[in-house]
Amino acid sequence: MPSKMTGNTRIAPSKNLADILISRIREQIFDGELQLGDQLPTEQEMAEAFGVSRTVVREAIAALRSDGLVRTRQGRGVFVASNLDNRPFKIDTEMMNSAEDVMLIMELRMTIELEAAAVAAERRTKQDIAVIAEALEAVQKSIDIGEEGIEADFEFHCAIAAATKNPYFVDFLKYLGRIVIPPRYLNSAVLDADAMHDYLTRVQTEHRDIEAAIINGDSESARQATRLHLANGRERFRQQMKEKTGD
Amino acid sequence: MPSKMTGNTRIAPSKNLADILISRIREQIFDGELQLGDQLPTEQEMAEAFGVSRTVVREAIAALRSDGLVRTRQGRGVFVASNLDNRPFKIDTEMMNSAEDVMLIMELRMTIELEAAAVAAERRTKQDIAVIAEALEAVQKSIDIGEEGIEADFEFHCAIAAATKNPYFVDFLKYLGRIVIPPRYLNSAVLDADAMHDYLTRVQTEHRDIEAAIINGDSESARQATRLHLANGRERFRQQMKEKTGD
DNA sequence: GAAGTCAGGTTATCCTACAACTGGCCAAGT
DNA sequence: ACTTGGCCAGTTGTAGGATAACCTGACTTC
Repeated sequence: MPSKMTGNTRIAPSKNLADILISRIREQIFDGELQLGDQLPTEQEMAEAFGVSRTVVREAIAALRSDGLVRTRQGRGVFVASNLDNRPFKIDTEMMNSAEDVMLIMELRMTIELEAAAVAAERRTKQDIAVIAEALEAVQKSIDIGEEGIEADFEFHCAIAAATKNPYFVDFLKYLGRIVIPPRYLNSAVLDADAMHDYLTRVQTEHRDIEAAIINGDSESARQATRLHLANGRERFRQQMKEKTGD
Repeated sequence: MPSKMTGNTRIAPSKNLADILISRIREQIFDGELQLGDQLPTEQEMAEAFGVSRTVVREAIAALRSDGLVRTRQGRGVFVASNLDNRPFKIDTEMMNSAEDVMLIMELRMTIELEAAAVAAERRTKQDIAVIAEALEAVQKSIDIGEEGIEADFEFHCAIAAATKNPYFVDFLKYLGRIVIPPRYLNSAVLDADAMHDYLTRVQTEHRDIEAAIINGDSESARQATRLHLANGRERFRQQMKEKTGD
């Protein structure tokens, strides 16, 4: 055990028995071993089959039920759900190993941001416009104090999504935003403070173009401005990745 | 009890204690009562506070842990996760009460289909083109035997999403497809068989325009053709809803 | 200061017992 | 013949006791 081990690098605890069982049963459902509507073995049978106590089985079943994968009928048994409509959409962040994956998720996120800007241009209220303006000021403040404004930038895009009046746009964008924050900056170790500030000011100009199109209620301009902004950001990211792999 | 009562209207069982507790704790996390990284009361304390056995608490915690909302540390306690990246995106289908909600989810789905067509035009392989063609044939077959081709139509859009080479497009479209199938047809009780066939043939023409743009590798045409197709479908749906509320 | 030990707190697992529910079956009543 | 009510077996739901396992912090020893 290295003496430099700090509390933050504590080895993650291995999964407990209930977690292992959840994964096992989940696999059986997705691999087709268990079909929609099929009855699972009784709790007692599963306990014996997996060599665990019934408590562990019940914990696993509770999790699967909460996930919408199984239904339980007291006195009858446990059944695979008759449809998996209740299964949530989930990006497994542990499987995101590569920059390629990050790019693909960013692409999905950009798709949402793009159309959100267009719809926002159609539906925005005066209040929405005020919120978007505030978000832009927050970005500017962040830049002015020497930060990169990443969080404020995201709030700007969320404000646009809110102006669509479609909560599903907002929720999904927020979900994706938790998973990938597109770096709209070059590697900060490369640029000095002045160059970074110039660069971020250019990004902010792109933001203001989007804002203007939304204020004008011009969907097509909003779409174009957002597409340009996102394309620029993606190109920056791509170059950064190229430089990284060039190490 | 009406004699026309069928088995499909069986009353759903109420939630058990573990399910109720899962919802309670989930609310406390999302309402901000519990912050990221906060420690929850001990299992025993929660059991006393909620008036249930420790078994029920453990089942609830197992579900929340599987959902990524909490971490458990044996000997230390249960903690709200330090980030909620693992929380899946979920549309609560039980809350979808209105046609308005359906329209909003359709809008999100259309956003994906739209951009998928454009990206597919850039990235499609010969194999992708063959799969898309097959999907179109399947739609045609369905129409020819007097059906509306709803499932085949969805497979067509999934084939396009697959051609993006972005699995996240595919997965998300499939997720949304499970929740809403946009009716691209008028009320079948209104149209006779000939008018329906004519109508679906027109829809199929829109499909072929999309296919052609993808084959030609023309993103912008793919986008336009898909936008037209989706706009037409949405207008049909809107009119159907209007007629329905006119009853 | 570093290493080792121990106590206390808490989760993890197992077990027993009983309650509650469900569907099938059978008998009684109309 | 059909309906209703009761009983029974099978299975999930809940409670609670007991012990193992883990983890951290405090204390002691070198």
